[in-house]
Amino acid sequence: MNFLIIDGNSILNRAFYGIRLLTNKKGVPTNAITGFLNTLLMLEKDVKPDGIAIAFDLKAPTFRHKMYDGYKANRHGMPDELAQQLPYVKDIIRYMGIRIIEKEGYEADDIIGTISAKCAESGWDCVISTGDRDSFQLVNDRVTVRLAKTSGDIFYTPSVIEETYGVSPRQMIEVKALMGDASDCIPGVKGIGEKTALDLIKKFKSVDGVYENIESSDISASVKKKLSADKDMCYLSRQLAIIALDAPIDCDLSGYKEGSRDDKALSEVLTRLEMFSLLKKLGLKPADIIEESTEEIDTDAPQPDSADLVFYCGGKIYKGTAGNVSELMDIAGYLSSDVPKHTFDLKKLLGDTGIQSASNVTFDTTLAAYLLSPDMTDYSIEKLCAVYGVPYSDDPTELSVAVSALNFKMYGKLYNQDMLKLLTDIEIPLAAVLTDMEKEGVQLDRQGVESFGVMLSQKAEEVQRTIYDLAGEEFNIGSPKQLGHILFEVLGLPQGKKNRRGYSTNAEVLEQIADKHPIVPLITEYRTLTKLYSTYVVGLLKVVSEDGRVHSTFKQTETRTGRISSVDPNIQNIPVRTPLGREMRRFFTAKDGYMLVDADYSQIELRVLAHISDDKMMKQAFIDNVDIHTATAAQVFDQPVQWVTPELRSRAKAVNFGIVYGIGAYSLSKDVGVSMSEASNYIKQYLSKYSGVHNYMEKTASDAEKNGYVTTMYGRRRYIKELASPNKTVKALGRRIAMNTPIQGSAADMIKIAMIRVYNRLKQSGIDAKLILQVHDELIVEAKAEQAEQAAQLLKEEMENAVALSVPLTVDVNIGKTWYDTH
DNA sequence: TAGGTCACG
DNA sequence: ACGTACGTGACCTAG
Repeated sequence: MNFLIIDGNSILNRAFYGIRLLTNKKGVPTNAITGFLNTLLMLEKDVKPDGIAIAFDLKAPTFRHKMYDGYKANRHGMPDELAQQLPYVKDIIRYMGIRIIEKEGYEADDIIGTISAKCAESGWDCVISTGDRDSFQLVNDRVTVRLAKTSGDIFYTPSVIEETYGVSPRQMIEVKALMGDASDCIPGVKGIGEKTALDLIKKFKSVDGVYENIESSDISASVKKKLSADKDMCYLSRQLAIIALDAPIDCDLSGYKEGSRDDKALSEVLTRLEMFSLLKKLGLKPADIIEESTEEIDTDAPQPDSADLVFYCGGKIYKGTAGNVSELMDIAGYLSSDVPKHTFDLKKLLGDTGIQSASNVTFDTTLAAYLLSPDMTDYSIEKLCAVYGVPYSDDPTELSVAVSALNFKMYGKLYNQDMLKLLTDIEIPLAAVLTDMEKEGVQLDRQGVESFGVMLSQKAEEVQRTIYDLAGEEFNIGSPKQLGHILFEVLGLPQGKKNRRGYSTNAEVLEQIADKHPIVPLITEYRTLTKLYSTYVVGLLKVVSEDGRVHSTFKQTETRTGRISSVDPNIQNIPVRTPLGREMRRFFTAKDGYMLVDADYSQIELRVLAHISDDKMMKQAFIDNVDIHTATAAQVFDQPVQWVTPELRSRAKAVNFGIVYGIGAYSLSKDVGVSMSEASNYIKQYLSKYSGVHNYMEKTASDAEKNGYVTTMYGRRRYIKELASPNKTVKALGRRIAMNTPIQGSAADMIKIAMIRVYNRLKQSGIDAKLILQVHDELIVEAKAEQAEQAAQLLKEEMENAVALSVPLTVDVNIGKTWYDTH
């Protein structure tokens, strides 16, 4: 027979500290729960016990406290985030039919000791699962400690302990008496650590043995002194270290057989916690949860128009009304029909089916959810049901009711937050545009990339050889750890202060020491070459399709600000800033007979800032169509425009960027390479000259603190929980987010509007041209060569007139055979 | 899987 | 005294 006993507190602690702290929508952290239960399930599967129990500590003082006042003085130090999770874990354990053993006056270890002793006595094998080594003293021929490790559990049998420590399991008590245990507040002998303690016990077998031989020449004078000084403490520690084998608990082993599971309660609590993967693992479905939200239901909020629901269920597409659905067969015909539709994940629907556009889509649950909470990582139907308190089911008919309920709730919220137009006029139409762009992709000159790659890798290899020569040894240059060792220890270069767990070796640090040793610029060059090679050459070749094109995925519900993002590959970070990197763009080409037309907004974010802040001076600069960085330089450095040098302009440019990000003097000084006091002078000057911007920033940040959110020009909303943080660094971050998001987000809204306009006009104009890429403030169209000029005109016109600000919008357009040629 | 690094707007 | 500009994604190493 086989018994499994788990040290509940220990495993829970490990899970808590070992897994990143995440909270679900309701703010309940779940990392420890998840980790604990995964461990539990793994153990059950692995051990297949005939009896199982989980031991927990209680808060009450134990018999050890009577022996020693200092005992576990800090034992209530469990962090809130962990304490919150404890009751859930215990409930779930009980629902699983597993018994919990707790006993006032005893610790989990004593319970474990008692059970293990009973096992040995009754001829059962006993496995102790724990994360710490306290219970090694319990190990014997029947009892094994299974020490939980991330890399896999380690099994401690008597022979393993003997091999590892050179002492027997029972002697671990003696060792602990000498070395003490900080986490258990066992004092031990001051100044004696694990190594000395083990040596002493190996020689003298026990604490008694040590003190009997205290005059032995095997003990050094200093150790002798320490031992004599703390003799009483040592004997007290020995008593504290002994785990009880006779705690008054239920010792009838057959009574710990795993009981029957309460599936209903289990699925309810896990659904509430939004722990769906665990639910699945247990073979359960999410439960119906009645929303506990205290939020008032706004009866004035209008309801969505009536429409067909279109959604996925079990990989199939269904359509119909709430409670009455059928599988959708003629998808293309249906989507292009005039029937009003409410979709769930329109972009996926269009992408999967390869259908160009859907007519009369008046609502989309996924996009609505994104607008309501742009910070969610997962907009799956299960997740949304849990968040909005709607019962989930994987039966299509029942699911249609759920989706309909979600839509009603979200529609009301969007109405109240004034975001319905954003949904219907921007996000829904944009979904089709993005799908089409993905389908189109961009042609990649595979051979060009390959030979560029060969060149890069040859150069990298050369540079690598020189680096090895200079270093006097071979090492992995790509390892910041090994590189730090070489630079700062072997070569003795001055390490910048920036070292947190080792040395920082980033570009900034290397720049500072670039002239100290010839190896440094070579490291930088090596990094550049390998970055280009692995991320862009290898990375792009990996994703190029049969048709010779790369089809990036544009994610519409990813960013907090409303921008779109690009993955597989990320087409929005193709190099451009350095000459060598920029070469990559030569391989993004128009297909035969076509040209690329590239249009980018000039200074869109600063124009947005001028508009929303209504700053006179800044607006005038844009209306006069002067160079904004020069104008800023003139203001900040109090110079006539014609006296502004390139150096001053470049500093002013950095200031302009900083303003958009929610400036700090430190970062600005680093960016432009001036002292911090000088940088803060720039900021002061800037804000006094552009007083409208100053007022706007103040007001935006304080409104954000008051409301908890900011909005863009088109009403897109972002809640900023950092603003509520008691940590002032975090709160300062919140203020910067508050200042930046309306700017970045409004610009994102604008280009989305422009994309829709460009897309539609290209379609109706009959020009042979397709929108293929978007890079935040830049749109790229592939157009038939003869019509490229026309397409360029159209792009410029639609982008400049997409929205009307109080300053003009200007767009630069270029035509080229490759992306490189359009700049 | 996290952290460091670096590519873009 | 302390940390330090907004928003992303990909790759590599280390534990």
